Amino acid sequence: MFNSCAAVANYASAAGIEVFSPVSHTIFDPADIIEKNGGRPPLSYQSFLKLAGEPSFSLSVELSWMPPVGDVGRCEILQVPTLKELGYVEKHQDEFTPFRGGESEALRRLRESLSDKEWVANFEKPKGDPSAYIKPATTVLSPYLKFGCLSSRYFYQCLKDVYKNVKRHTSPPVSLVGQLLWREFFYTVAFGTPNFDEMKGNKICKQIPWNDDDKLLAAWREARTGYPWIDAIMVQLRKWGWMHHLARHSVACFLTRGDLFVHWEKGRDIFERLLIDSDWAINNGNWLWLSCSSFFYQYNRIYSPISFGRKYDPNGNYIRHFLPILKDMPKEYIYEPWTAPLSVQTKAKCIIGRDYPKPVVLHDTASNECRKKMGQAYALNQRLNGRVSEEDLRKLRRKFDEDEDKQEPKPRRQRQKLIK
DNA sequence: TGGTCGTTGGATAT
DNA sequence: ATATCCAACGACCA
Repeated sequence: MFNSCAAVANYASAAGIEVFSPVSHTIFDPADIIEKNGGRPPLSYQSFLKLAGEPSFSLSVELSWMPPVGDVGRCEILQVPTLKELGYVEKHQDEFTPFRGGESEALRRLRESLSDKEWVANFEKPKGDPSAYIKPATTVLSPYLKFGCLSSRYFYQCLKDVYKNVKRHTSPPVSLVGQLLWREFFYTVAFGTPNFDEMKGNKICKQIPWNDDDKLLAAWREARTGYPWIDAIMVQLRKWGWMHHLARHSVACFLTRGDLFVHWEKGRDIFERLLIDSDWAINNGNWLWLSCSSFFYQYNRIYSPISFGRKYDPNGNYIRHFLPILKDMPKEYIYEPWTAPLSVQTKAKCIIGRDYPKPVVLHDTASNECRKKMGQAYALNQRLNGRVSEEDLRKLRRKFDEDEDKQEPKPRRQRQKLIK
């Protein structure tokens, strides 16, 4: 599983595709770390770091293991399949991903990022700006790592070389090296966890009665939740196949435990399909994380679909770019345009409910409902020691529905409160 | 078993 | 910009 890169590289070079001579796909050996931990993967980054220790690879030795370029062994060389053959229908699109593929581009990007030694030394992931799109706040090397255009070990060694030449630098988990180690962490847990990509039968995953609302899911997928911050991110996903990590957090939280209470597997599938850097272990790991199903459990901490983006981009430039229908909405209203007086909507040539949707849910009430549901689901998991049956989940889901009916005896017209 | 801590919340105070 | 509260989880470790 983790040592097939040489074969891939040779297949690719024979087919005329640029692939950086990869060594191993990971810096550490997941099986080795799991063995050190008594046969179970570590469930926290901290304990992963302790088990992993210092890596002991040598690039020069490993490169010599590579079979000569062009030697594909017994592999048959086939034509590169077309997009159509892969099941992607060609669609009209007015904007495409600005990120080009290939090894040369990967190395150019790597050198460009590493040339700013201060930036590398001071990198702190949580401090990045998710609304930065002209110059993203991160390296955007993940697609190249995913496709094997960039070796994680080479990247790691380059970062260590930069650290050697600066007075001080940040450390894991927030540093750039820390980001590579998060990748290792998720590979390790994913490797050692049966049914890692599912809720059912996954021992490290909280069993939660997510709802099955295809309408809410479709609104999220098609960027019409009525929350411009959320919808702009979903448009960026569709057009670019890439968004900043914190933007991914915003929409993943919104879909699952924050607002819509839709199953994380549904969101995972859409990310898997649309991200240019989608990676099985990392994508599933982060959906488990954001939905508070594993690794992270503080379900009270919910991203606001209104104030989180505004904190970084008060003028709403990011929204204006990816949702041009809102480009003339005054900044006072751009994060919650349904609160704009009709005169303002008219002037901005964007009537809410006609040109741009009304919010699919009210964040204040929806997020409080989600908190309550998560509390009850957690209590169930604790009471049954994680052995929650499908019947148990059905029962709790019914209770959720009854609670909703009690609170809202007859569906009355939603009233959006006016702020400011 | 009890204490500490956790890459990335929000609102409000200073 | 930083501090405190909110309400509160589980992984890990002594």
